[in-house]
Amino acid sequence: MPEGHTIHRLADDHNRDFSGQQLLVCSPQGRFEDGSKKLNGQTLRSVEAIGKHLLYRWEKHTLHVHLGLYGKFRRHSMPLPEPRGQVRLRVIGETLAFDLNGPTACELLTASEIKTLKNRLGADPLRTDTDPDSAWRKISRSRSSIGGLLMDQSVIAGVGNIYRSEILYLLGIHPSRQGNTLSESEFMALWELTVSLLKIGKRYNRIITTHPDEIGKPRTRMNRDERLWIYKKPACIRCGTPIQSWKIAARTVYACPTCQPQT
DNA sequence: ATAATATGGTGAT
DNA sequence: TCACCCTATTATC
Repeated sequence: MPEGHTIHRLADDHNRDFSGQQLLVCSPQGRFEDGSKKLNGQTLRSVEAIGKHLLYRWEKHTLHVHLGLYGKFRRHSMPLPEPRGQVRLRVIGETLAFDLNGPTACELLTASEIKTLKNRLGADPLRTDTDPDSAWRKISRSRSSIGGLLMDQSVIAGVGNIYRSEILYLLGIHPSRQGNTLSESEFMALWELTVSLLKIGKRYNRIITTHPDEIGKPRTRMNRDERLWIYKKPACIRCGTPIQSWKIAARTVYACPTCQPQT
């Protein structure tokens, strides 16, 4: 279950383990039968992450994968296990393989479809070719809530429901504040924090927003509860105020009414 | 055994 | 704003 950090980590891992190799591709579940036949035996050139989307560049085709809420990759070494559950896609390399279960999207895209996809995605905090100013322009002109804007992939691509609540809590910004009430310095702080938190998430392959001094230690024993400030918490860690939760953009958002004043 | 839940997104209304 | 899609895991009975 992925936000942008997971996707970028997967792109790096799959690049390292599979790019440059001629790969066997199949669809044990059968729902990607046609596509997998076109990819089978082809060489994977590279893997690219944009927001929560993965693009696998093969010799003649580009595979688009979006995990959605349920999609999962499983990594295997030889000998390969039997497919577990509904395996949409199995890719087999020289020494490693992966299975893909339950993705929202697993499809071959044309060049123009790729362009359309990229055009509808906003600034990606984990890419170097990104333009935070485009996000600032959209946010500063919007009367939508910042909690909604952070989930809008055409504004910032890669932030999901956990990071949304964590970022706004750390900045002391109430999720219901309208985008156009943010100052430019508030936005800059938001962007910088988002970049740094997603980088940490990518490096450790998990969302960590607390204990920044513990993060550098390789074998930190933080459990999930200790890695987050506010997501699904009953009370504010800093002030003890009961955490409020409600829906914005069809997802539950969490905020401390004391640390994140409405105005 | 069955229900509820989940870090996401689309398309209709 | 809502219904719906996709699947696995966890919670509840």
